[in-house]
Amino acid sequence: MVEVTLPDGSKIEIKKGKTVLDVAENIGPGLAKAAIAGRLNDDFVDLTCKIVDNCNLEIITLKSDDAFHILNHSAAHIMASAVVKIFPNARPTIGPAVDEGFYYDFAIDEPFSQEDLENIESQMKEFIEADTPFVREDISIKEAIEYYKLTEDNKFKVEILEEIDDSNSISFYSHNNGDFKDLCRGPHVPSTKRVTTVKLLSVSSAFWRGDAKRESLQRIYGIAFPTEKDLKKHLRMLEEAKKRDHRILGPQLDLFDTADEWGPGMPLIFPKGRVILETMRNFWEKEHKKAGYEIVQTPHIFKEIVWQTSGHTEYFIENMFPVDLRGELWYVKPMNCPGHMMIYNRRAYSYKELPVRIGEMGTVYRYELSGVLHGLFRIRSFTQDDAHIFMLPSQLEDEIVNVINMVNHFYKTFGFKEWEYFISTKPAKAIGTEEGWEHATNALINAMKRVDIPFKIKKGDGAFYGPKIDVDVKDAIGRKWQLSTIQVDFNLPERFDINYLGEDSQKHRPYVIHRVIYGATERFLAILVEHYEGKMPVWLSPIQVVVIPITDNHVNYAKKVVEEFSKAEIRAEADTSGERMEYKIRQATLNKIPYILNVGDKELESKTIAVRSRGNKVEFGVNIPDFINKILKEIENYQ
RNA sequence: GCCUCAAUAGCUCAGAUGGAAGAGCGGUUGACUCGUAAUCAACAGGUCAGGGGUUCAAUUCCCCUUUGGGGCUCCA
Repeated sequence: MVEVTLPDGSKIEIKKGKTVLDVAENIGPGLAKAAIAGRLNDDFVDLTCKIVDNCNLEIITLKSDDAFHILNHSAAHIMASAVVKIFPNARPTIGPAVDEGFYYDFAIDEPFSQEDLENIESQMKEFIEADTPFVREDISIKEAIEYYKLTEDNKFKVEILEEIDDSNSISFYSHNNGDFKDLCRGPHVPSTKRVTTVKLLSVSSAFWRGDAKRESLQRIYGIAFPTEKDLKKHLRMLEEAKKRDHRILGPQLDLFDTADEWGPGMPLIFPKGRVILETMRNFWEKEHKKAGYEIVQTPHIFKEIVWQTSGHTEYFIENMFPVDLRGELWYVKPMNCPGHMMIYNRRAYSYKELPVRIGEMGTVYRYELSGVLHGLFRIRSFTQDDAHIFMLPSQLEDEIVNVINMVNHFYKTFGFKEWEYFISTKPAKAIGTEEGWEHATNALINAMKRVDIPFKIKKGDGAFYGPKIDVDVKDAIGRKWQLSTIQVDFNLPERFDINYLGEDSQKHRPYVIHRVIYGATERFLAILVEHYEGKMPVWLSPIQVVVIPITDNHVNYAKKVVEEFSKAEIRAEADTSGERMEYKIRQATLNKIPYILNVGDKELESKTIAVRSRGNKVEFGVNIPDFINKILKEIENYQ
């Protein structure tokens, strides 16, 4: 007999050699029916997996968080079987489950068309309906290689197999009663019908092993869900994302437009977009001055020598814009750090003066590969809300705590509800001492603990020059954006010979962190547009109030009303064009202006306004000073 | 950069087996002066991305360039 510990801590005894499914049945027939896999200690296993030792076991049903991954992996296999059936010359390569579903890469001469996708999808549905079991089979690597060489003529699988050296045997999974089998670690759902619903989403190409020098493959993306309802929800989310696309909304709301013939990756920000950026900037400066930062400004280009000192010519040159100044080489800045280092170095600092915090909204230029450019999300000219903090090693933890508090304050103010912290530790290739890394990494961890915020560790994911904290922010429809990063830097202080004078009147090296909160302000703006679907809160709205006269007789009164609002520094405009009133209301609504005010005879007489707020609620006879105060209060509260 | 799909009016798009370029919205002008999400009419707008080729004839077919969309190892 062996002892099985369940997630709730309870233990049951079963006969050695019984399967995961047996345990589920033991607990209850309902659970056995719902089960699709198990987690044995830390590993995911099939229901047919035999239990031979005392262990922890969790039964995974379609409702479990981990089910999505397993389900999608099985769906990838079913897709591969459908593709091979329809295109016998297609060679499956790899097909993992990913966060957004699954994909499978095929080597095939002709690319898949939209019509092919539909055919593949209906073939998959047939296979799912047939409800054949997934069967696991362990064979030796040698045998597997023979199989792929002789039976399937698939050099890709052979290549994968030849790289596996940690075990002698390997597992295959087959379904369709053995018609299709594929090299796979598993686990899989017990039978095809458990993959309730699938949808193929797109087809694209990808390189074998992501290497541009290797074969080009055709990749099909799809997604599987436990229920029809979940799929519908997901498709709605995709629709929703499309509606919020800042590349559409930006030009539509006259905020900005992305690159075209004037230079890919070089966005033009229009007056209204600029108002939002300015509001972001004002908030930023106010908060940073409060937090003891000194605001600076550094040039857009420096001579080559600066970038040699910083190491950029060595490590970053591919991404930099060179400037040939009649034979002398300059570079446009891809980062603000060197300028800030030089500003620190303008004089000697005493240990008593640290920390020194230097901040700048600095516009940088990076030559990104043309293929990665994407709206305002990935551009070649963008503004970082950059800051560098120079401090004693003992101050690191406090400073990190300060930055984290500021990050939280910012995201809350801009209307986000959830964000997550990640700490990245020392990578394989790194500079700096072991003690330095340990001290800095611990400071990051302790800081997170002090603010009492949960965080995850990304092992070995730090930059070569120091550990870091990243923050992922979730938007209104659940998409995640990496915004803030807080990085310790052991590199630049060395390169720029950054010092402070210690109590012993000797020179010492300070710790330096760089950090951004918005990240790139243009990207943050685009995220705000998608987050709010263009409906900016009042304090961020480029136009906060539009006044619409009922007839031409009310134009003067409309102008006077606008004046009242302008005096209170509320962004107001009157629409005095010759259009009909209804038309103007429609335009203002489509422009997502928070408050639309109508003025006619009634209002003129009583010195009031009719207020239409978002959601088409109209209130008549509103007193103007009262309404101004209401808006001012909203702006003050960042609403 | 590489793979793939695409490029027609300011915007969204239609179009013809290769034979005189279309709609809606937007713009301008005129009329309407209106009470809460589109008043009516007229007019202007295009080297069909650019270059080359095939053809009696190319926006349409082929090649190149430019630009844009999607994608480019979250491990069998």
